[in-house]
Amino acid sequence: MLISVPKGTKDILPDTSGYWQYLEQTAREVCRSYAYQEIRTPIFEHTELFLRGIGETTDIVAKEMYTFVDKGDRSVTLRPENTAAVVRAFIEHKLYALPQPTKLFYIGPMFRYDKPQAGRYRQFHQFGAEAIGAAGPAVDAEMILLAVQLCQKLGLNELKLYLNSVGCPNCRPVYREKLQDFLRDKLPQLCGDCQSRFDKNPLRILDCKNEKCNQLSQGAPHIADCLCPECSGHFTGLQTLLTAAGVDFVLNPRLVRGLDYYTKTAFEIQYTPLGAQSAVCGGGRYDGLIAECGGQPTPGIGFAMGLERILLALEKQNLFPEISTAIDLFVAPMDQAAQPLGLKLMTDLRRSGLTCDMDYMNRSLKAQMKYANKYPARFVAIIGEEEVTQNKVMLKNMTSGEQQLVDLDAVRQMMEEGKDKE
RNA sequence: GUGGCUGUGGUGAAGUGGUCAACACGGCGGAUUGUGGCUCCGUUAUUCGUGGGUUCGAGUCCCAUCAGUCACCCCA
Repeated sequence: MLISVPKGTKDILPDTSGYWQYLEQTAREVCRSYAYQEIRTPIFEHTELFLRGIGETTDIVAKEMYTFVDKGDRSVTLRPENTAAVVRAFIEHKLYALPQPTKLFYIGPMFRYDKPQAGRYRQFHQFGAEAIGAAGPAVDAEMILLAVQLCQKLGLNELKLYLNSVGCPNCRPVYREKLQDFLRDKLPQLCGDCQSRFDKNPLRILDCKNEKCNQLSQGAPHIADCLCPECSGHFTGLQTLLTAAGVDFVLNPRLVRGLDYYTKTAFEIQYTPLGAQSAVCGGGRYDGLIAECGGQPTPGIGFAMGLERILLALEKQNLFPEISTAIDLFVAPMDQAAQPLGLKLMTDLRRSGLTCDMDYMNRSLKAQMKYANKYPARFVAIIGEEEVTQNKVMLKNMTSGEQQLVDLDAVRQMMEEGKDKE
C-alpha cells in the first residue's frame, strides 16, 4: 500500500519551488522597504492562545483546529493563523519596551482542518505583517499600502480592495442591536445558517452568499452610520490617506472579518477569477487583542495573505518569472577511471561559484551529451583514458561547438572567456 | 460538515461486459564502440485509486471506501 501525503497537504516539488522562492523574496523586499522585520514563531502554540485570541465561537476555533495533547499532558494546537502568536511574542519578549511601533512580518505554514478545495488546503502558507503600538489611521494606511504594493510588484492587477470599519466595543453593540431590530421580523425567512447567526454574530448575515438572505438584508442599517465619533473619525481619516496615496478602494459595508479580535478598520483584497476562494488578502485593526492576551492595552493592525491563492492568481495571469536550471559545466567521464579527475575539476570550479554536475550513471557519451543538454550546460568536459593520462580535459563550448584539450587550470579561464563573448 | 462531478503507466489520454489494455509525449537503450539539440529503431501498465459484490467472464455494472475537483460553509 502506497503512502501518500495527508489529505489537504501538498509537496512543493522542484518544478514549483522556484516560484515560491520568488514570491517569498519579493515579499521580503517589500517589507524591507517598509521597515518591517521578520519574526518566526513556533508552528504550534498553547491551545489557550487561540481560544482567547481568535475567539471560541469562531469557526476556526470551533471546528478547524489541529489540537492535540502532547506527552506532557499539554494541549497544543498547530497555528491556524499567526496574529495571536505574534502578539504573544510581543508581550512575552517585552517588545513594547523598544521604540514603537513594532513592525513585524512573517511567512510560513498555517493549519486548518478544512475540506480541501482549489486554493484551500489544510496546511497552507501565509505571508502577513503586523504593526503594534500605533493607533492612528496612518499606520492602517501604511499596512494597506504594503499589501497593495506587494500585489503590484508581483504584477497582479484585477485586484479589488474592499474597505469597511467594524467599530469598537463602544459602538459595535449599538449597531448589532440596530441590525437585529431590522432583521427580527425577517428572521423566519432567512436561511438556517443565518438564523443561528442572528444571536451569535448578526454581522455575518450581511456576508451571506444566499440570495434570499442577501435580498432581505438589503436596506439594513450600515455600520458606517452607527460608528462612534472616535471610530468614524478614524475611518474617514484612513480614506483620506488612501486617496492621497492614490489607492483605489471600494467601501463595502458588508465586509466582515471572521475573527473576533478585529476593531475599526477591516479590509480585504479580492481576486475574483479565483471563484469561491477569491479572498487573497485580509486584515484589519485589533485594538483589543493585546490586552486580551494579557498585555497592556495596546493598539495593533495587520493582515495576512494566502500564498497558494496568490500563486494561483499569478499562474492565471502568466506572471511567473522564468526559472533557469542552466549550469556552467557538465563533466562527462568516459569510464569510472575518469571520475577522480572529474570530481577534482568540479570541486575547484564550485569553490569559485560555478555550477557543475557530472554523470554518475556510466552512460554512453552520447547519452551524456543529451543529458547535459537538458539543463542546458554551457560547457561539457569530456574525460577519457587519454585525458586522464595527460591530466587534461576535452572542453567543449556547447554554444559554439568548439572544443579543445586543456589543463584543469585553464578550464575556468576558458569558461570565463566564453561568458564574455556571450 | 453537506451536495455534484471525476479516478486507466512518469504525463495527456482511448477503451461503455468477452482473444495480448490503443495512441501521443516523456524516460531508458541503440543506429555512430570519443560527442548533444533532427531522424529512425527498440523498450517502457502480470493491470485499470482501494476493498467487496453481480456474472461463465468486469477497466467497463452495483455497493463501500479513499483521493481529487467544484459549489455550499468558512477563510487567506
